[in-house]
Amino acid sequence: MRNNQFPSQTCSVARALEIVGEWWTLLIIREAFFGARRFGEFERNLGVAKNVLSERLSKLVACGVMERIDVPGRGNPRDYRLTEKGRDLFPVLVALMQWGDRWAAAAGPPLRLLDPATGAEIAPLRVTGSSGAALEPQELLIAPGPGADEKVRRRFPPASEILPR
Amino acid sequence: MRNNQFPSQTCSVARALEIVGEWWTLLIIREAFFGARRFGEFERNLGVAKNVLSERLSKLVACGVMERIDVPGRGNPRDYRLTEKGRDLFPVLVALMQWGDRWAAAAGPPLRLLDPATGAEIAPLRVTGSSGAALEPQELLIAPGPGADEKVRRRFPPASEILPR
DNA sequence: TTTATTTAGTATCTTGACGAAACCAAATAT
DNA sequence: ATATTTGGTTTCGTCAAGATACTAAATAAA
Repeated sequence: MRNNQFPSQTCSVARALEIVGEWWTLLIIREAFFGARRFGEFERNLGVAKNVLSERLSKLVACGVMERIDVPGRGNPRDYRLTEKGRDLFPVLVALMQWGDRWAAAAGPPLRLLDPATGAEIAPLRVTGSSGAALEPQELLIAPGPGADEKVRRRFPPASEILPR
Repeated sequence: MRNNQFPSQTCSVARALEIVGEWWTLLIIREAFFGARRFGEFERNLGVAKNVLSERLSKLVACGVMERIDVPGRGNPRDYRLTEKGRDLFPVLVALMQWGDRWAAAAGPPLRLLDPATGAEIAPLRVTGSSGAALEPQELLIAPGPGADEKVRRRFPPASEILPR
């Protein structure tokens, strides 16, 4: 997008993408999960231009996904660390990684995430109800929530009208 | 990104983002999950420019995430439908939506996804091992998979070296 | 105390993507 | 035959992305 973000979208997907949907941003966060902390580490591991990296890190710090911590040493070294808000993006990255593993990895998955207790790969993410049973996208009901605006309400009838009693 | 995509990244996250990481693309897919099928529906619901929408839909069809089906009617109407590859992106969207609900929805979630059996909201996505126990990002082991290249292998030691026996 | 080196950035510039608006073509309802 | 609807393509101006070169601050080394 340009100056304007996704304009007036009352949708958490759009809002999330306004924060982490820019080029490089999710890869920077991936690097952070893989242990990168320093500006130079992100730069080398990703091959991203310095100005872009600088701007993305600043934005991530500004919106609370990462925090910047000065550390002693030559130069003016800082650590960039994920905050709780940032660590909470882990399911997003795992979902993307699992999809890429399945649909864009002809030679097999480049990386595996292992449960340290068993050494086995983590389970595929599944959308489930509270019972734990998997739910298919087309069977879910979509209802307005407390943050819905008029436009959303017009589009999606409230749960009381669509749920069988 | 520019002409070049994320260059030479042997990583399923990067590969997934090359396909669905452009502006608007995930919102187009969100609309498809919400039931949109026609060019005009996507255009109206998203407020995206026609040329951008046209280009994104073409790319999605070209890479197998959506399919285009001519339908009878005035004009030259077509349906754009998610393929299995596209429907398999559902966890990605749910992960983004849940994160946005938690961290970017001051007035509460705009939309709720409900289990039709119970009327209750779907469960938060969790990264788990095969046992179903939740796993935190920092405790996971990262090991090269069959698709790893030399660069990845240098960076991440094989599981046999990091797993306790 | 001076110098060199490392880190983490800014400044500049070119290219190209984004978005608005206008235009167009095919199909069909009337 | 005509008008309307759908789904685009074309054109064009603007602004941001990205590569490269330059810079500032801190400190380790001499």
